[in-house]
Amino acid sequence: MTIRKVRLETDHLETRGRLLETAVKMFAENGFHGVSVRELCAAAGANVAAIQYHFGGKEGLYQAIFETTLDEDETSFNVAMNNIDLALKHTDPDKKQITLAVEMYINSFFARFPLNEQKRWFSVLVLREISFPGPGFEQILNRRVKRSQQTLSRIIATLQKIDEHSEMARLQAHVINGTIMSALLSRNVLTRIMNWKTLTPKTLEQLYKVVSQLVFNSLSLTPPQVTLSTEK
Amino acid sequence: MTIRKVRLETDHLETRGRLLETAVKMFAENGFHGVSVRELCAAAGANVAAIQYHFGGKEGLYQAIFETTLDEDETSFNVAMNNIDLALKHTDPDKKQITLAVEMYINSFFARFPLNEQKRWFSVLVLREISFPGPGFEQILNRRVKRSQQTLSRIIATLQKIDEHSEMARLQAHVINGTIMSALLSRNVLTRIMNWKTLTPKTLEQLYKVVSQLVFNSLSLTPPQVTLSTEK
DNA sequence: CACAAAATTAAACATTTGTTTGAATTCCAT
DNA sequence: ATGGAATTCAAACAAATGTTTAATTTTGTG
Repeated sequence: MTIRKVRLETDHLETRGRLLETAVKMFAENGFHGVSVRELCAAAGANVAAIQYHFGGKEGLYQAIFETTLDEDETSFNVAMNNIDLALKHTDPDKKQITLAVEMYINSFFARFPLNEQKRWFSVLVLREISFPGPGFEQILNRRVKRSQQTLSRIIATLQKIDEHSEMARLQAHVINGTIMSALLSRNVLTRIMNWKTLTPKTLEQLYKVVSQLVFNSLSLTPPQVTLSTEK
Repeated sequence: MTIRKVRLETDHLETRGRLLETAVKMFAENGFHGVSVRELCAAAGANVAAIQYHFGGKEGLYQAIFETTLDEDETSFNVAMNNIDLALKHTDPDKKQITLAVEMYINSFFARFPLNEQKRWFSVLVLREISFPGPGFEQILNRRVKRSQQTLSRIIATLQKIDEHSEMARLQAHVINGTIMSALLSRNVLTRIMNWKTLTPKTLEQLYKVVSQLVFNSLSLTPPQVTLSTEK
């Protein structure tokens, strides 16, 4: 007589999905080399061989994280960037339109990143790859960073009436991107410096305000009434 | 008859020193888990047992990197920070003095970090720890980050006539620190975006100018004539 | 020179690593 | 219900991991 195996409650997600979900968190926390397939599979409630079967190996799983997550997020990312471009498309846009564009740009980072548990871990993983390139770097660069840089360069170029492909425009965009990124990145320093236990929606709102303020100032723009639009 | 072993030219540095030197570079490039003691010892021309003997283990070596390098750099760091404090000590300092303080602050990062080969790798390692804490985090936090934050908070507080311990002052300091750090951190993105092969003194100078410009703007200060003072 | 302490060495240690295997189980269209 | 494909599983694999050992060499001091 064969006994039908009892289903665990985790089984509603197939193994593949559970592996991806667990992997995002673990790789974000400890890096590619800091996670062993055994810990990972144990945490995901999967067999050690599952990674080979579903992803062709540890590195395959790592890459798959980026592929699937970037796929999911692709549309909303493109919409955000396109909207910004649209706000600049007016012939000779005025400061109000540029201000809006900047606001949308900053928002796209703060709104998309730190809320949903899963996406928050992914954002950490992305920043890991950007700062210290690993097997996910090229994907991130080609599918997100380049486009972000392009859009921000365009905003700056429009504002300063210079060529959007000039070194100056791109360099400024890079540094401002760094400002936004690093604010979201160095959580550990932030919480220690501020004596915060964790990042709550409230503290995140504070952080957002300061970042916007500084970015607007650095571009010699008057900051609008800022509010952090949260994802539903 | 015993043959006296031929000295390699690397022998002028003792094993301990060579291990530290090699370890900084390798850990900076690949992270703590990304480097094996065997590769490391091979690269340093040392025996595998040397790490145990001199540092008590892999983690001991990692910690020793921070201890020794921070020790070496301690005085010059303190001098830099004290000078900045001094520039603010005047009763009711004017904008010119504050501008000077900010300039000194930014310079302290750009001048100390990316020039000397060894220090450049160490700076990468520091940023690694700050972004993704490992066995060196507490040392960095206590011996550098806190003091930097304090000094920058003080600059901002003086400028805006607010309390240097207020959340606002500390938060702004954190974000501005992030701006400076991230500029130095995300080399890989920078070089790709700018189509630079590497960071040369020339490109670094450009980066420095843009960072200062943006920081001064973000603090509503008029940028001075900036020049990057290089270490001798 | 002599000799003890310090430093280096090759070899071996027990674990852990990512991956492979082949059998067992589950799933689903017929 | 049945049969073939898809998935999961425990066990084993070779290679790599950090560490330890005990012998050897080098160094500095009397």
